[in-house]
Amino acid sequence: MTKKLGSIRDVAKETGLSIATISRVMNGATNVSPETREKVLIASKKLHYLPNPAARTLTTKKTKIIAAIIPTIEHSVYAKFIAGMEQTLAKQGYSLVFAISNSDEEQEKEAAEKLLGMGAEAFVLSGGRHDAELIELLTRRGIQFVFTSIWAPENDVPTIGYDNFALARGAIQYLQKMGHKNIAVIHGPEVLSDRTTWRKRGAKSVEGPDVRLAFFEEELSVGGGKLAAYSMLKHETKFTAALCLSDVMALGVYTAHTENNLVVPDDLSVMGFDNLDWSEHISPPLTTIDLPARKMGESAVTSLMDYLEDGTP
Amino acid sequence: MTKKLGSIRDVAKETGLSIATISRVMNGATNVSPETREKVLIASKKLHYLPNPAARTLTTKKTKIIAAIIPTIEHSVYAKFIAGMEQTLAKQGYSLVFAISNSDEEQEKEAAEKLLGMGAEAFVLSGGRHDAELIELLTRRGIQFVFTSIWAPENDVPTIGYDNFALARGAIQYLQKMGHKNIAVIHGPEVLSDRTTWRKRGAKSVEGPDVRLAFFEEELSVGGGKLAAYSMLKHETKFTAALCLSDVMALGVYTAHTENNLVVPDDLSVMGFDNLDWSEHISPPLTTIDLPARKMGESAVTSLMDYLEDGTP
DNA sequence: ACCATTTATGTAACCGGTTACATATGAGTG
DNA sequence: CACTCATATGTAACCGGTTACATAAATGGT
Repeated sequence: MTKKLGSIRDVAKETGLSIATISRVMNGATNVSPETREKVLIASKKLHYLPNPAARTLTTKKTKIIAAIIPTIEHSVYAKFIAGMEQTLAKQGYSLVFAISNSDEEQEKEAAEKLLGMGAEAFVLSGGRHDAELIELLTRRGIQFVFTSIWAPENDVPTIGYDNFALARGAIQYLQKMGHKNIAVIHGPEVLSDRTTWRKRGAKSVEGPDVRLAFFEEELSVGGGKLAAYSMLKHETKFTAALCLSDVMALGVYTAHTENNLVVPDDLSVMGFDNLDWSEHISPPLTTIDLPARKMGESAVTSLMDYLEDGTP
Repeated sequence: MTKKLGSIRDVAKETGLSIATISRVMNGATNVSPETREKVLIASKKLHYLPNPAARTLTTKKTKIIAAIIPTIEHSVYAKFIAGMEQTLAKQGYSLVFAISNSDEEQEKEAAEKLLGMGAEAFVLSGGRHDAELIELLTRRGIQFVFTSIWAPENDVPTIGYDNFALARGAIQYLQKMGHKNIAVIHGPEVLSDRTTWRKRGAKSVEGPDVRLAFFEEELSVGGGKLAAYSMLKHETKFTAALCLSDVMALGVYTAHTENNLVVPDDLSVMGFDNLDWSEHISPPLTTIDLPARKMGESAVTSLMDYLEDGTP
């Protein structure tokens, strides 16, 4: 139980060297003779010595811990985001701690304080709004942070995010290039400043003589997608492609088509958005806009690590 | 930049008290007069003082950090698992750090060393097999750990997990209670000792004069589920219920039925397994076995915290 | 052979808290 | 009023590393 683990002084005693030398070996310093290094290494192994991280941190002021606060983890986009961060950090010997805020500013602040109290050196703040006090706290303590927004690019602070507008625009352009002229856009309800709004705008931005769009709004669910598909089929225009602003609705469109003995993609090309994990399981696999969540995670933490290493803005 | 943040001595100076008193206040110790406490609190606020976690850890040897190593995060079951852990820990002021092992024992060990080097006080090890050296290391350092297995209950070490056998058994019993006698079980390929095997066994265990089962194996995908459903429809027996050992395949069964103008659940009751996040979006919503992943996360960390607090086994 | 320089190692201060022990102050009691 | 005891605060040692600086030994150039 209370077996005290070996300290640097134990190794020093064991080898007859000074603690400074042990420390040098443990940190791969240059000025150590090979024999000494070897001796230290052997003794460390024998005593099962591992440097105490707290002590080390106390003097170096480096914890190699980066914190992330996310609204939820139970959405594949966030899971990918987290995975991207973790794996990037791991490569550089950093660790990720995180907390879930449930999109609540208060919870986010509390979580941040907790993580700060753990020694987090930098923060990734995800989600729309953030407590002003929180960012003031971080700023004052000289703690670097980045915002990342999975959904909205229009924030007033520099944010790592992807551009829903651009992605939707790209999707329509892609369909256009494939020869489609009449495209249905199927989407869920717009909430203020929501990703849906931006995606719609992105799609609209391509509209023109060559590309005609029609928007079908229904509930954001498979059932909604199905309803929208039926509206689309009844529409005077014959659409050759449908862009679903959410994979969930795309699934409904598939269902509606099977019900009518129509074949995807022969009768209609369907394109999704979000790349949820089941998208590739359905047949034919859904062509879907892959949200660069993993990439976002990577770049968020990369910029933080760069800063921590050499102070780049 | 190099603005040194205030230390306990600064607060001491500011208030004219000793560092011991400051420390007492910061830890909510009893023996402090209300006025003094107040004074300290005010000064702390003014200087934006926050105790240095590393220093604190150095003497108390408590980091309140619990580590988890999981094979992947990009599966809703693991995401729930993580969420369960994090939220339970947060309530007690603990933090969660985690790493992703990609089911690789080597990576798991490396990750564990890294997390250990961060001061993790206890570990949650998830997944099937674990490096022997790793568990020896943890044992020697007196670090508590639990295994959790999302899939297999038959490990040789005490494991927090759910019982696929029991869950499948329960599902069949449930269908039986609903009056179904001929039940199709649709599943993916069995890999050695896989969850599928256990679930099949669990289902079989209920088989008897009252309940007749037939098993349909196809690829683990929506397409596979569809194929299985077609086999089932061609089968001499008329099934009134289908238990899909995976939600993904359940989706295929839905599709097959719509294609044949059959209605779920009138013509066939469909039951899923895993409760993937889209299950509730399809219509009618899929009745599905909710894997207690969140609960597992909770109990895993609860037992660890209990141990850390008072040394319970 | 002598001094300058590099290389290897040791000494000791410091990081910022916690806490056992010592001390001072005031209240309670007979 | 003297004495005990609880309460509030201070002193200083310690936790386990890192690192600036000091020292000793080895190398080398002329």
